[in-house]
Amino acid sequence: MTKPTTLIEVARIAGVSTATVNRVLKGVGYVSADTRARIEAAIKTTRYRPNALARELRKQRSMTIGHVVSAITANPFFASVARGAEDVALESGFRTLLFNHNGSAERERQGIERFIERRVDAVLFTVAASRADVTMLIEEKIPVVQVERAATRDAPSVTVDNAVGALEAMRHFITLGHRRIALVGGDPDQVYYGDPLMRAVEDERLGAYRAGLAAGGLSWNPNYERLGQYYRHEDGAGVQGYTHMRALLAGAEPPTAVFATCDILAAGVLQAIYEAGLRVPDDISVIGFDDTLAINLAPRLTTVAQPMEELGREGFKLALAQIEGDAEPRSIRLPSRLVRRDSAGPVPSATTRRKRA
Amino acid sequence: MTKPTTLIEVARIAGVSTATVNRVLKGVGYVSADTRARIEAAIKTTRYRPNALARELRKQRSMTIGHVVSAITANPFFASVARGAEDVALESGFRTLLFNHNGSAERERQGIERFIERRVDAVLFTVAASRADVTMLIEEKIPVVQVERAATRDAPSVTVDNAVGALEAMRHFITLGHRRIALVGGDPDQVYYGDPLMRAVEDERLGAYRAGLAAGGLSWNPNYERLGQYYRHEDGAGVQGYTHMRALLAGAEPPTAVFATCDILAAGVLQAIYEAGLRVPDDISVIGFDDTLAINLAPRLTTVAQPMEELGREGFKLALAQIEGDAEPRSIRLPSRLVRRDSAGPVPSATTRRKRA
DNA sequence: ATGACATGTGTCATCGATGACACATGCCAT
DNA sequence: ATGGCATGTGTCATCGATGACACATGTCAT
Repeated sequence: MTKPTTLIEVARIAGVSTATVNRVLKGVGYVSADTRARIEAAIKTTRYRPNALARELRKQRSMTIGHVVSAITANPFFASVARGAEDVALESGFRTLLFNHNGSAERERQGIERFIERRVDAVLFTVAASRADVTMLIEEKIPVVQVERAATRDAPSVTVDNAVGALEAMRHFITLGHRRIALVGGDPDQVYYGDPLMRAVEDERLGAYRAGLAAGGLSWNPNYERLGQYYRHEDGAGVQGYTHMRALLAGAEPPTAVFATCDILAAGVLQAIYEAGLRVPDDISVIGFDDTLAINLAPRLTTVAQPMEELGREGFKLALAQIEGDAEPRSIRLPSRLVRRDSAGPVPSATTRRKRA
Repeated sequence: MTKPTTLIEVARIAGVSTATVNRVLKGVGYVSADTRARIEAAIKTTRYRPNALARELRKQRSMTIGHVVSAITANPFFASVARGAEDVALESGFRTLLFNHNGSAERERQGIERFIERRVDAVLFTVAASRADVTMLIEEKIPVVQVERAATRDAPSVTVDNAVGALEAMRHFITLGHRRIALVGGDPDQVYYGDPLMRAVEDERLGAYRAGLAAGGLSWNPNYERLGQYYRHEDGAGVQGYTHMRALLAGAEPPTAVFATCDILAAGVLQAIYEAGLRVPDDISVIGFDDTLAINLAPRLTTVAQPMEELGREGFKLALAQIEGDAEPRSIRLPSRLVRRDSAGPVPSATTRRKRA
C-alpha cells in the first residue's frame, strides 16, 4: 500500500483546517470562493484520493457487499449473476467482493469470516455450500440474500420459476409432434443431499417435465427419465449428459426429443447424438436450460433461458433494501422463458427416419 | 454494517488492557496462562472478530489485490484467470477485488480510482482497456502486473507463448495429411487499435499459422486466411467464426482443416460446418485455441490450451514480489500446448469425400 | 443599538487495532 | 545487596476521515 496524500496534507497545503477541506469535498456548509479555489488546487496538484478504509471505519459503513458463488469457472451462470449484481452495486455506490467456495463448506466458512472482518454490509449467496453459513450471518444480524436457491426461509431470496419455461419447452415439443420425450437432468435426491429447499430447482424442472407429458396426453416412461448429478469433478463438465444420451440411444425405442435441464448437460447430449451420426433436429430434437452455452453449440440450442443478470441485480436490490432498513423485504420470483433457436424441430416421420437410417 | 464486538470490549470483559488482548491474538509477548484463558473465553463468548478496516488503516497494508478483467461473462478465460489469482491470494492471506471494465476505458478508470481509494496493495490487469490506466498506477507507485497482454513494458507481465501450441497444431494438421489449411482468427490490426504491444497475441497466432504452413512446405493462400474481430457486441459470440466458415465453404476449394484462434470462433466454425451437413473430423478438421468451450462442443474440440489458472497464479505471485519489494520482478512467459480430442483427423481421401457428397 | 441570522472557519473526539514504550514483579548470579 | 533478565501488564499516539460543536464576522431589521 502506497501512502498517497491525506486530507490533512491537503488542508496544510491550502492553509485551512481539515474540516474546511471536508466541506469542499462533501459540498456541504459554507466555504468562500477563494478558500474553495485554494483547496481544489491543492487537491488537484497532490492528486488527493480519500482513504476509503478510514472513511468506512469512521462511518461504520463499508459500502461493500460480499457475494459468495459456487465456482465462477464451473458454470457461466455464476459469472452472469455476479456481473448483474456488480452492475447495480456500482450504480448505488457499492462494490462487490466475490468469493468462490468451490463446493467446500469449509472454504465458504473462511470466506464468510473474511467478509465479516471486512464488515461487509450484506452478503449474497448464489448458492450457499452450507445452510449453517447462511444462518450464522443471520444471527450476526448481517443482511443476507439467497440467489437462485434458498437454503432457509429466514432470509429473502431471488429465485426463478423454473416451471413456466420448462412447461413451455414441453408444449413446444408436443406441438412439434413429439411423443417420445426424454429428460436428462439433475436428480433432486442427489443434489445438495436432497435438501427439501435446495432441491426446488430440480423438483420444478422435473415436475414440469412430468406435468408437460400429462398435459400432452403422454404417458410417463421411466426409461426416458435420466437423472443424476450434473457433473462429477473427476470427469469434465457435460460427461453426464453424454452418458445419459448414449444410454437413451442404446434403448429399445430411442426418444425423438430430449429435454436437458441444464445447457452443460445438453452439450453432452448433443455430443452423444453427434457421435451416433444422427442430426439435430432432424433425427432428434433437444432443448436445454439456462442459456449459457446454447448460442455456442451446433446447432444453436433452443433452451429455457433464466434471467441471470437480473437475478444478480434483484439480489443486490433486496440486500440494499435490508441495509437501508426498508420494511420486511419479501422474496422475489423471476420467470424463465423458452428461447427458440435451431435444436428443436418437427418429429421425424417414419419415412424420414428410414431414409436416414 | 453491524457493530460486532470490538477488541476494546473483549479487554473490558476480560478485565485487561487492549494490549494484552492483542498479545493473545497475535501470539507474541508474555501473557500468563490465567489471563490468556480469560481472554480466550471472552473472545469466544462475544464471538469477537477483528475489524479488518481498522487494522488495515493502522498497518497501512490492505492485503487486497485489485483485479481488472475485461468482462468475466464474455469469455470463460477470464473467470479461470481470476480464479487462479484468487486461489494463490487466499493462500497468502490476500484477497482479490474483481472489477469488469466491459471494454470501457472510462469504466476502467472509475474502477481503478476505487481500487486506489481502497488502497489495494497491487493491481492485476487481465487486459487493460486503456494503457493510460496502467501507467497512471505506475506513477502512483502502485505495483502492477499485466496478465495475458501487456500494454506497457514498464510493468511486469505474464504472457503465453502462443506460438508453441499453435505450431504444434499446424504440425498436427500436416501430419494428418492436410494441405488446405485455413485460419479463422483475430485480426492484429483490428484488435486494440492494432497497438504494437497488445496485438502480440494475434501476431503470434497468425505468425505461427504462416510459419507452420511454410514448415510443412505449403504455400500461403490469402483466401484461406480469414481475419476479423472476435465478436461484435451487436451479434452474439461466435457469429464471426460462423460467418468466416460460411465464406470458406462457399469458396472454390474449401479447406480440409481450419485453425480457429479462439474456441469461441471455433464454435462458430463448427456451427457453419454442421449447417452445411458436413462432419468433423471426417470432412473437415478443426482446431481451436484457449480450451474454454472445447470440451462442451460436438465433437469435443482439439484445441491449443492456455494455462489460464496458472496465468492468474503467476500474476499474483509477481504482484506479491513487488509488494514485498523483491528485486526487479521480471516478466514471465508460459507455454501453450495442443490438447488432442476429437475434432482433428486424417485428411479425407478423394473417395471418402465422393462417398459423402 | 441590538438581536437574529447568514456566512465562514477551526477544534477535536471518534471509529478499532496496533505496537512502541513504560512500568511493574520476581528470581538468579555475582 | 544489587544489577540483569525473564515475565507480565498497562498507556497512549497513531492511521485518515468525519461531523458535531464552538466561535468568529458581517448584514439587516427593528
